[in-house]
Amino acid sequence: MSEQQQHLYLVDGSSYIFRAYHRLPPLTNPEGTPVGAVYGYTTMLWKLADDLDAADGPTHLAVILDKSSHSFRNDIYPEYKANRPDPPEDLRPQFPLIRDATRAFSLPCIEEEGLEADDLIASYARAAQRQGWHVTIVSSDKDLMQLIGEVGGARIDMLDTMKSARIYIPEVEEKFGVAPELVGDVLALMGDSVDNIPGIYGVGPKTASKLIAEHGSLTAALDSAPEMKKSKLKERLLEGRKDAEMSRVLVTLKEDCDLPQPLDEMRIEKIPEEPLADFLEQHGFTSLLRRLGSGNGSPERANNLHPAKADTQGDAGDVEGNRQPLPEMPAIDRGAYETVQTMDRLEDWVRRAVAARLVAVDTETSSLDSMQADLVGVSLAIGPNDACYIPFGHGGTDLLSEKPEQLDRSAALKTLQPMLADPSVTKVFQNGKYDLNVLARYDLQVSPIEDTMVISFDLDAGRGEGMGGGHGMDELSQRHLGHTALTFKEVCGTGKKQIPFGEVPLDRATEYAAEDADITLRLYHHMKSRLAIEGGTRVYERVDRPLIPVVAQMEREGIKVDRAQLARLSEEFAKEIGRLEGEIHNLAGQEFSVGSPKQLGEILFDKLGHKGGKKGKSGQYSTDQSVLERLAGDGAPIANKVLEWRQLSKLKSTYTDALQEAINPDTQRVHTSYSLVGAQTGRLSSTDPNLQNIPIRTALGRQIREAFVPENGNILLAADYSQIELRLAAHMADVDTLKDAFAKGEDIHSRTATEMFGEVTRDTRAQAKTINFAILYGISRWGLAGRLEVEPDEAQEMIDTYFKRFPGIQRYIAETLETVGERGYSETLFGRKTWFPRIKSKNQAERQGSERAAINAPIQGTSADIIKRAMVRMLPALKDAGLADVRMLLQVHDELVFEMPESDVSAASNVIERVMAEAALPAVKLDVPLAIDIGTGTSWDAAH
DNA sequence: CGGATCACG
DNA sequence: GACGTACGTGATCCGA
Repeated sequence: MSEQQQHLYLVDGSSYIFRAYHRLPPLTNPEGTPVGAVYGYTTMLWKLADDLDAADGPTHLAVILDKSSHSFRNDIYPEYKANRPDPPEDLRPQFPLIRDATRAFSLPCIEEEGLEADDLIASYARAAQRQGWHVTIVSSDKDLMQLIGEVGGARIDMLDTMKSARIYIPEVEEKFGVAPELVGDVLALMGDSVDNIPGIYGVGPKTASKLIAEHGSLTAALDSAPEMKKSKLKERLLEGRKDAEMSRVLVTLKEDCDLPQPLDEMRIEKIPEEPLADFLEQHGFTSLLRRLGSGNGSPERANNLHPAKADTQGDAGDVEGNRQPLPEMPAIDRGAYETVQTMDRLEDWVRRAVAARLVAVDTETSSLDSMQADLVGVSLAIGPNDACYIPFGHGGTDLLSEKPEQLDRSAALKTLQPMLADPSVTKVFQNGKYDLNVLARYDLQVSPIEDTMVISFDLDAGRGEGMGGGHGMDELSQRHLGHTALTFKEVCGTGKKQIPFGEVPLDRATEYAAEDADITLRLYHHMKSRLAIEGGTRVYERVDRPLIPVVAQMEREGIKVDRAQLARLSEEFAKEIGRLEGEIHNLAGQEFSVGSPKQLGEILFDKLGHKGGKKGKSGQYSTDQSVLERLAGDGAPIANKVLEWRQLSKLKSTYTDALQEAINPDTQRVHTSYSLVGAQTGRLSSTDPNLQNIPIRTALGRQIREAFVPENGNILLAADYSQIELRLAAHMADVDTLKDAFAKGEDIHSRTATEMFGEVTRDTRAQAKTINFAILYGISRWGLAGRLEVEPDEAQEMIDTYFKRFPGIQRYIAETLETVGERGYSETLFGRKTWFPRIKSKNQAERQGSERAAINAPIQGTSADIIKRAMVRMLPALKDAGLADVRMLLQVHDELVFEMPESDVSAASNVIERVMAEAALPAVKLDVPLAIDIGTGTSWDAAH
């Protein structure tokens, strides 16, 4: 035969990845993170590609994937596949990678809306068979066995790559007891619990095979039932006839689908190596990469195999170091976006989003404050450039502006609602906490969610310098996609000319809003795969991702403040400030602005001639607290007055005035905004207003805390971790003496004093306390000397003593600096990374600063991980205990504040204490107990 | 808009 | 030989 026998391989990609996930161990990587299924899939394609030159190997090859969850079978039987559990959490992110892998092999990847993979496979197989080709279906799905057999010399068979087994007629007969053409009849009788095909109750594979083999067809078997002897089986066949007939339709493969891509385009000769190498490299599949034509791996390439390590080899300050090879996506095309203006179009988008199981969502609003923001539109993205904007709140904010054609808001939201709440549809956001809160104002719950901002933080904390700590969308788009996104300023203007988003014309608004969703989805695909490879999955999935809705809820709860009390304090402080200002001017002999450190410095040191004025690099005298305290000690009455004035000014402007303005007019409560990505160590930060720095250290300041109150009849409860950072230091540095002290519940600073000085006095305990903190922050003899007001030599002796008494500490510091120097990042006990790009800087100050931060980050970060885990578990635990009325309001790094009915206090205390104390478990078993102090009262101050 | 100052853990 | 001294935040004010 002169013409070569064509042989089409059809790979059932979707079913393969499920089996690979369950059968293969997770890919060995430092974190044991899940890229196992993708790896299995990649090796499978590899094996197939290896057979390209074999006698019976593929001449044509395509991968078929399930795209939609909805098919004609659902129209026949709505419950079809309704029992399918959601894919496991750590499998989900691997789905998009399957497409990447397929593209990396330069193979066609076929998926079609409304068609299941099986139907596409059947249609392609038959089409090829009609042309006289051989066909091999790479799958082990029993439904597909119906297709096996030969027509006019053209053979269809199956290949189970996992078992390396060819499946042809004898194998089918062995499994089902019938020829392939009758497999559908057997399946119709036995049903399938996974796909929710009813079959006939009480009829399993054995009975089904026997019946079909005996009677030759389903119809014949059912027809024979009336003549059967009286039995359970007879009854069931008679009763279940309808079910069986419907099942027969469900298991029938649709063999006449339109083929999205012609057979000829599936021809393959040779796999191009370049894209494949890029893919293998990107995902760290090193053994395959090496096999890819040995000698092909250039030195450069070899160095990039471990992205995390490679980054630290070169210039540590290079933020571009984490740049990944760009995934193959079309360039952003704003012209491709749709403005959704009819319900029909909206319904279509929602249906497609549900089918895709993954959709990026972005809300456009009238305000940056999610507690006051009105929704003006929502954008969705389902794929690259496949994005839309749904406006419903545009125009009409002033009399001049006309309302454009747009949907009714409540109708639009009602249509979006089921998709947003659908547990099988993942919603991807950039800073989802904001959108969650906005949508909550319209009673919309959203779950499950992913957040590209948080993913970026878990990958790259410490690497970025820009706004949003380097995790803002514009920056991520630039860095990862090489694309400059439209900015809010470009669309809405800036300063006085700024217009609300609702006044932006729809075509422009669509470009901006849909682009944001498009970018978000692209970023998600880009970064989610890095998460597993670089070991960020653990902290993202177990800590930060579940925390998002929890923190969102805390923000919505807010806390009540006593406006009258704050107003009283403001007035009181104002009087006192005025009085002090007069005295200060008197003492200075002239009027000046007390709030200007520049003027004050000149008064103190030039005019009044006080000594020890030190100018900083700005050429200005320093007048900070320590300087003024020294002057006061030297007998300068003006210094004390300025100190008092400063304290009162601070309290008034930052707290008593500002907090009154922060009261939300709708809820009459103060709602802070927590940043999940604000602190490089993994801590939260709080803004607008900052409720993590409310005064507590002075009596005057504590009056402000008194203004934080519960609703009438309720109680505030404050629970804080006692000495958590020192406990973690004791554990992490493995210091027996300190661990022992914590185990016995001793005062840790007293114990330190005993160890270092032999005795505990007020003085030695205070010194020990200072040293303990100095350790946590990365000590230097000059720093300690300054704090303790001793000579650097003496401070050095104390440090030496400390290291001698607690040798683990010195080892911990050395080891931490060594690994951070090697890898470029530090790690918490829960795997959170913080990057230190300047740790190798030639600038000594810069380098030493990084070193101190690197010593502190694992401790501060682990503490943050622990309280975050407690927060994630807290409300479910309280609910389980029947305490659904307890509300979690605030987090202040090592403290949680709750509000609850007075009657719940005792039971809630127990639950809160337990959840916090056990928050590290089971992931980490600490050598020290975590002690919790709990207080209650009718103000935040009283609860301490 | 950066620096200085000071509130918190 | 100079550097510049405790980690992590955010808000306010001043003054260029």
